[in-house]
Amino acid sequence: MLDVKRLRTDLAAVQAGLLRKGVDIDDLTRVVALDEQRRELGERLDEMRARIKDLSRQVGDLRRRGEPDEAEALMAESRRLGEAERDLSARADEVAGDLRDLLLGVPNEPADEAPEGAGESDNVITRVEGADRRWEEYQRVPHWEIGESLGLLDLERGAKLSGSMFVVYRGAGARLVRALCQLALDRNLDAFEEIRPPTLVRTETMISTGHLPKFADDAYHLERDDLWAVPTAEVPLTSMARDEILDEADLPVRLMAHTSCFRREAGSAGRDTRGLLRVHEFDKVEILAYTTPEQAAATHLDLVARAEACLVALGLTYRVVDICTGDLSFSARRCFDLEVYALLVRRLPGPSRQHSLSTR
RNA sequence: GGAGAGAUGCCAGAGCGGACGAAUGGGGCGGCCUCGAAAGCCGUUGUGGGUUUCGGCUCACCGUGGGUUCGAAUCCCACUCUCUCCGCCA
Repeated sequence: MLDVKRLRTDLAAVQAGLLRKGVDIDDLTRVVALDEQRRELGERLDEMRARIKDLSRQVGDLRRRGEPDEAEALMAESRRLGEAERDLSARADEVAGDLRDLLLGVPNEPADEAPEGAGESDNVITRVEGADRRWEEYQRVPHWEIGESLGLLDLERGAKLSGSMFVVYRGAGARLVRALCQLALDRNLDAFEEIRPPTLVRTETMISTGHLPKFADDAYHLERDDLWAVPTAEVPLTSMARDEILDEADLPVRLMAHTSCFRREAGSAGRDTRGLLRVHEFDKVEILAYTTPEQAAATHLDLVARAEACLVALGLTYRVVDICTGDLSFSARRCFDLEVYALLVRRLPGPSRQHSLSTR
């Protein structure tokens, strides 16, 4: 959630930023108006409360001095003020609530460095890396076929246990998943504290990363306990510091975690759903850092470099895509997708696509 | 799931309706003493919001949310979390 203060002091800049993201900015003026209203109400409330406090103090004094009549008069006045305070306070709460609701719907501003663009087609392919770029030559068989034939993947059983878009890995496949996660963690042990967080979290925790209220349909929710299954370890890792004030000297704080990630993938039924391309539950290692605004860009690039190094270590061919402003997700300022090649359409030399590992 | 105890500042711990934003001790920071240190002594030490003629003024915060009251850390209700005991436990 954006700091309202920025809207107060730098409205034009925020507007310009959101415009670059292609976001409707009508709401912003309403946000500013609400903020102003909230502060104005707050001031009046503060004054009223100060007066009530003062009166109460005087009542105490008068009582002690044995002047109950005078005290009674002040009490009456204070009572009147108290009623007014209650009304005003209710209005202030209402305004503050509206303000928060609106603010939660305002996306993060894109970074200055993010390339301009309206949508996916404007993303910038920064570079293509990898030992062997003739990936199409030998990737003629899609992974779900290799996986099944080698006994690494059991999609049928996955569907039996949990439904479509759930996977059972078996034998060497299961080991591979484990090894991959371990590799990713071990490579970053030099700078990142390893965390094993819960994967079921409170609503507040989901809100802290901007996943709620906006993406409620995409997350699994356990009604009975009011808990959410995390769509990424980013959620618990970010909330580790929620409501805490970190000492700037400790920054950047670097954390990483391997978790299962759960996504309902609502609205994407039928798209890229073969094999492992889009599944409801998968393993992911997240690396994350809390930084000062000044450290952010450089630290982000370090995260990208680390993710890339992992792909290089695996001997994979990939390309780096600098996501343009129009395609940047809700909470993102800047985003590099690291896309690893995978054959999507069986036995068609034509428009194969890439699948991405992303870094925000 | 049942019964009980508790939650106060960086930590420990008092306060149980009126000068409490909070005693006291420890810790931290500054100073005195000292060749230096320890000990001792003196001082200082929360966060956030609003406003400001930048000296301040003011509000909120004692687990969270409500309520009672002229006035709440203190009383009432609900919830959360921690601890102890019992039960259950794939």
